[in-house]
Amino acid sequence: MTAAQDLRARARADLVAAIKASAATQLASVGAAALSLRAVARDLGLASSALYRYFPSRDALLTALIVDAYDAVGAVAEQAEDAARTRGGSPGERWLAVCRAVRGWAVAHPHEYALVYGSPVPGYAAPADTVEPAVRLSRVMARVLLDAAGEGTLRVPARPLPGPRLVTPAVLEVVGGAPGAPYEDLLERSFVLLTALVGTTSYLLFGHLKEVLTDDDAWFDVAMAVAAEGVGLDLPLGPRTV
Amino acid sequence: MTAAQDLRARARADLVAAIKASAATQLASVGAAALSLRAVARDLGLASSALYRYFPSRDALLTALIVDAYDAVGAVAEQAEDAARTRGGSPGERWLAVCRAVRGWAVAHPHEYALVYGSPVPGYAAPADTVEPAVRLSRVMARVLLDAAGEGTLRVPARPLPGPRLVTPAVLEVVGGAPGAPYEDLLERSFVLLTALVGTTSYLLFGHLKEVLTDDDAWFDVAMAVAAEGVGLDLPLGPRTV
DNA sequence: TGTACATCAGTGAACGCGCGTTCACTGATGTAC
DNA sequence: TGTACATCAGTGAACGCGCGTTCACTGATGTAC
Repeated sequence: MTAAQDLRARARADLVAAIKASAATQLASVGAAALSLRAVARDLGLASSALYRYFPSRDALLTALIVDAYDAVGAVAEQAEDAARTRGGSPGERWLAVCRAVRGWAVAHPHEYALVYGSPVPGYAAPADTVEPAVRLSRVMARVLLDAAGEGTLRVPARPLPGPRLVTPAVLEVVGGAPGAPYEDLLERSFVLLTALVGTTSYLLFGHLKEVLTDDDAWFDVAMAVAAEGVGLDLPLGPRTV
Repeated sequence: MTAAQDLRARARADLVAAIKASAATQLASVGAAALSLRAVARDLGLASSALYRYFPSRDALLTALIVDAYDAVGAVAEQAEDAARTRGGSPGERWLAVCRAVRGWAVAHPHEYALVYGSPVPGYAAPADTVEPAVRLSRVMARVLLDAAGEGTLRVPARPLPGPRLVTPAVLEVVGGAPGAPYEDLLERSFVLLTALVGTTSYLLFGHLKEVLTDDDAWFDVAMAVAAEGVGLDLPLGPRTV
């Protein structure tokens, strides 16, 4: 029972992993829209019909890849923040570490990144499974900001945003309630931080600033620092030390 | 000679326009990767081979759509800035008008927007024709910022960015030379503005802040204002008046 | 211990589909003498 | 003014292709008595 079934389960898991790995490789060369089950099967030396033992459809495979990509981004962000925190880094240093880590992952896995943060795959509706992993990055950001607010290093913005508040009750619940004065508008501002991270990463990755910058990495740090100013968080500037 | 040839040329131009219009419609429902010449021909009641009188290949049609989309974004931005300038708007008001106009166009034409600012179409290399139109939006931004600097309403950032400068000589040439003190880092900062506009528009459009915000339009204004603070430009805050 | 049965991964042929592109053609329109 | 010729938009059949998915099957492995 256990021994044999275990072996089968393990073999199954291995093949599922191999299929996803092959699909990810193919993704990197042809993009999500052209991802083909037959090509994956060919790559693995299987009949195309064999894949249906593991994924009920092409879309299911795509969904698995998307979920994995979200998880990878979340994991990378969490690890970067943990590491920087262990080093005793300030909130600003920790957030910069997160930004660099996310961008680093995106550069290393451009198509998987595009799967998550690029234009939606046409005709494909992301299932609810992708919501939870998508929250991980936000949670990391919230932790950094709340720490900064707690230790009093978060500058109060010069111009408070006029009401009414713009985030949903669901979000308030996730982060554990609305921040108090003088940080009433922190949540609205914080999503600017998130947008800057993803937007800047995409913009660079998709080549819109080709021929514009002499040093993408250095400018990325600058962009993150300028965006962080908007929430009153000071990122370290200057030559990279980490 | 003229009369007859003119008629033919006009008919030709009409059909080219009809083909592009049909392709744009199809784009909106299936996305760029699935754009099909045969479907366009079907839509127009033509044999699929007839399209080859007008576009040498599918990629050529796609290129035409991309160029049109870039041009549309550029035109919309220029018009918004011109109109706001005519109304006597401040630089901040003008830039907000541009941001809203670009986002408005994106919301009205999501797939054409994605064609330009979304993930690159796999296997398709944008030709050089797309560079010139892409510059138009940057030029609008440069005009607003230089005006603000000229009239002295551009705040000097608290923390100047450390050198060396990060923009290429080609960019310096386009904007007419490096800005003088105390705005040495204005160019680096300005691209943060551009990234914020495109990044925020994409982030909202692609649904990453679904269930997060109670009012996308209002928050977009906030995001643009927070980003503009980073270059020392004050956007009008508060209820929409325009 | 040996035999009948169940499970399940993987096969390979077949389905119907839509695609981009080519090619020889038709037929209308305009041009040159 | 009338006729021979050139231009050119559009046709429709055909090419070779790869795709997702289904289905009856084989054969190895494990299980129950």
